[in-house]
Amino acid sequence: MPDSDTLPRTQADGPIRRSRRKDARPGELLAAALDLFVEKGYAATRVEEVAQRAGVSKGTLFLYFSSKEELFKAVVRENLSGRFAQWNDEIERFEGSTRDMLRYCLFNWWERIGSTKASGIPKLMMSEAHNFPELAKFYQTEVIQPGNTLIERILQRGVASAEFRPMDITYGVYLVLAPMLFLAMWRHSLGSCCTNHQPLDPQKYLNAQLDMLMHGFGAETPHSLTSNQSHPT
Amino acid sequence: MPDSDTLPRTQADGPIRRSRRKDARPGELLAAALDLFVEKGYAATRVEEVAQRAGVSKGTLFLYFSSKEELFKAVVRENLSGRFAQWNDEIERFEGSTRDMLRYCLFNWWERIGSTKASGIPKLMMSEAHNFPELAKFYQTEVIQPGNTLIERILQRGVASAEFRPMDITYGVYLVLAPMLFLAMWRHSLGSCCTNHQPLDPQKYLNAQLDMLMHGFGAETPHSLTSNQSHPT
DNA sequence: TAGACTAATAACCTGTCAGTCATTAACTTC
DNA sequence: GAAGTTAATGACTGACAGGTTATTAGTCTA
Repeated sequence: MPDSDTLPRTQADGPIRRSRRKDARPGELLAAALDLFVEKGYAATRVEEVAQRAGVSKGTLFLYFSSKEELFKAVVRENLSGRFAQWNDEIERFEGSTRDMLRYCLFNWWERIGSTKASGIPKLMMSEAHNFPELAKFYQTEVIQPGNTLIERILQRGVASAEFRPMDITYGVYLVLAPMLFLAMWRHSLGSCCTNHQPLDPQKYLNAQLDMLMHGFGAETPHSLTSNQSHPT
Repeated sequence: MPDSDTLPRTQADGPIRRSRRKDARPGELLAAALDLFVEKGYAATRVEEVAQRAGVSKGTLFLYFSSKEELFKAVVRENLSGRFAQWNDEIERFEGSTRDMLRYCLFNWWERIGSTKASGIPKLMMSEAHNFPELAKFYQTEVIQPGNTLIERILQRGVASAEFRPMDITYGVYLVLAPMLFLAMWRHSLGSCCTNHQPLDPQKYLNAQLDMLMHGFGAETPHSLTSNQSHPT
């Protein structure tokens, strides 16, 4: 890769200088696209705005991505589906109680996804799946299924080691998933625009939810729903 | 009020018969709008389509609602905010344990909102709040705040009667809210389009979540996360 | 420095949609 | 049944957005 990250043009240098940086473009376009898709949703994002933010013209964007849809898929691959290999690995190698594994998983998700722009993608998909069935199908197979499998594996491990009482794994997955997705959604929608209520501390929220899960799954733990200490990630 | 609910026109009777039914229109338009907003979201719904489904022309719609935004607000008032008076009343009058109250509340929500088209509105607001701050503010004060207050009251009752252990009520509310909103969102998005996974039985889901809450809040109950019996509403 | 190659552009095309308004026609009243 | 009232219409406007293409201009080689 050549050192093509020179100045991204748009300087005040009289005549419009257009630069040729073939291999820096895709990354810059993906970054701009992630920003805007997360900020405004898929349908409401204009490709021209993405191009502008990446410092190129609309035509250039279509030089690298054949359509808005392909651009979006690339964003999903870069930020979500491409990472499952590593996550599965980490779970595989994890040593310790399943209780700790679940805690680790939740707070890790928060650090790497939940608290970042990437958490806007699940929100966006939940929002617009119905209007873009093609994207929904893509997301289903590239993100949802691997994600579910990962959670299933954790729960099964817990049941196998008798840390968790027997359960219907299918609905167990939802018990874990719902609080996470809710947090992601909330941060990117109502939680962020009308701030007349206190802003929902993610650490406290996750601790409360985790405490709930530990109780519900049957792992005995001194309950701490009352306490306000935030959990050290 | 004249008996204006005659035939809703668009019959195969040669010349276009246009009927004058001033006081039936608003209701029909609101019903059509609910359908379409829920189905496609706010931004993606075209007012002309709403008018068409209600059997009138676009111009007529603007005769009754000054803008798309006002139309939407009217839909929210009719289907959500207008009902809190009754709900608060029911909670007020409720006799029995808070545990039962919470169960009653969840399953009742499912029957009257969750399982109906109305559950598409929260989904829609979560999705588009960011792009329509005016609507977000409206929804916040008309729906979210009353809803939160209602849940708070239940939890406070439980803590007061020592059925529930002491807790941070603010985050307790989210513990109840998250599973409900997740279910609503799921039904109207990914759960409904790509059905390559089994379709999530709402009864089972709610039972699992409720069981979880009972454990977490400290109300002792024989756990039933394993069982598959559906709860009699 | 001349010519070739191609990254980048901007004008253009096509389609869409919220909101308006002059016209039409259904009902009411006298 | 004629005149007046108003509910209803649909053609029109202006703005916008996804995608295309002829043209422009950086960069590399000889």
